[in-house]
Amino acid sequence: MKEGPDIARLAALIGDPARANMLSALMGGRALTASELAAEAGVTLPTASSHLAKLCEGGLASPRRQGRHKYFSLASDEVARVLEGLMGLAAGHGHLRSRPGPRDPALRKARVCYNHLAGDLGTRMFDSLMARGLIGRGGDDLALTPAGRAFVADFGIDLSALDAGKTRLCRECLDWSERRSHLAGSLGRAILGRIEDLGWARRDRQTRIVAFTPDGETRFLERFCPAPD
Amino acid sequence: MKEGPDIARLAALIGDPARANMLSALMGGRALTASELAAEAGVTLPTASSHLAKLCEGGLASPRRQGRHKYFSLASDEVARVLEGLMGLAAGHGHLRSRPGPRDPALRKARVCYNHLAGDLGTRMFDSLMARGLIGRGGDDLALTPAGRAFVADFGIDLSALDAGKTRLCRECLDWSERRSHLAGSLGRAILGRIEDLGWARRDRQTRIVAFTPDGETRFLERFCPAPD
DNA sequence: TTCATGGTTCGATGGTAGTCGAAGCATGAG
DNA sequence: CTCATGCTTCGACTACCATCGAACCATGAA
Repeated sequence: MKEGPDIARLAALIGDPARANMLSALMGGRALTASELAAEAGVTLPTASSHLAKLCEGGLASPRRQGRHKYFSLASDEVARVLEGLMGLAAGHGHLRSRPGPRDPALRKARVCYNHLAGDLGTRMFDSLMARGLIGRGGDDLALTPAGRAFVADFGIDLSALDAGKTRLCRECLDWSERRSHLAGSLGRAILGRIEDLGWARRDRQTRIVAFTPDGETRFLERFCPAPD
Repeated sequence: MKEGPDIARLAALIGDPARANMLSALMGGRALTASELAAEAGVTLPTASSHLAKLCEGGLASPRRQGRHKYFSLASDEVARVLEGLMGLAAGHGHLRSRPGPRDPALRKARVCYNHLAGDLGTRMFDSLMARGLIGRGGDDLALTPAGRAFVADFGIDLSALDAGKTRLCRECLDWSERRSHLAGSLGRAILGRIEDLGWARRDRQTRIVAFTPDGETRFLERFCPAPD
């Protein structure tokens, strides 16, 4: 009865509609101000402020002052992963908040999951990296193989900077639309960043959609999901 | 603002202390009656009944009548996985419900995660199966290799019966204490069942602890986690 | 049939927490 | 300095929902 961690606190924190909306918005990956989050949640500033304090207190979000603005973002990749899991369950049981509109296919194709690529393209990339032996399951967790390190460096990512960070290099995250894993961790973040820098795609400001240019998508597929034959 | 699935409903469902206690109890894997769950949650029968109706309605639990008893269990492996994820977050943020008591080490060593083995032994088994190439990541998901099929059959598990089922054979589930994957899916279930049948271990009735006999643990390690050298 | 047990439904109660307006602080701009 | 903006705090209101006792229903036993 009272063994294990306290789920109820956490779930209740996520369980309020206003807070859930804020967290969903933060799944977009960019830090948002209190006012923006208030609008996002459909609530006035005072209530939003109260909610945000609770989210930070509860370890789900973290604040950052900048000038006279206060920016909020998700506290960690793990938070994003749990939220993605919840979305999967909710979607599976047919509890979509909005009818699947025109944005839905785009969301399923490629979207940002906190700070890394998710959706069809994200899972395909993960599978291909696995199949080609560029990442693999080491003793304890997901790891970049030597071949993988070369591949990533060749893509223009500075691995030494990533290695220094304290977040894990490779993590897997369960995709709510595909029901399969995609790549998270600092490497996942870096890859998405590089994709944007190269102009292959850009994040939509309002939604979680990652919009690839036709050319960008071709190049992405060539590099990350080549035909296995 | 209103894209994606409705997290709030689900999280609120889990967020009530009484319901969370019930779900935690059901993580033990065995089906429990309404009365038992009421006791588990520290609440009277009428309230428990109301909660259970909501859990079923929300797709988290599923009922089964048997005689004049009504048994409840978790609705799916996915539910268990999400709960495990929540526990990980809660534990990570230091929100343990009870101070880590004497049962805690035992829980971390080996426990049941809905219907399969979790904890230190569970993750070690998973890693070893991976390292030996008995399971591997196919195109889409985790799969049993030919060598793996032979290995599992040799352990005394009837694969044809499992293949017929509609739940996936291999799934991975993130372990809240180890922060790594362990094996879920119908195979994970079958392996734990076989371990009990062989008398290597038995589940504690009250907690989620899986208690191995000294001899059983030795045999388990020999078969599932042999030294890599 | 009658009794007992397990579960549900109902109505009333109470506490908790989300909500907002208004006032209070900061910080930055002019 | 003075004003404006962004956020927080306060107090009061409200609504929801968890909770329980009591009555009710169904199943199984005697």
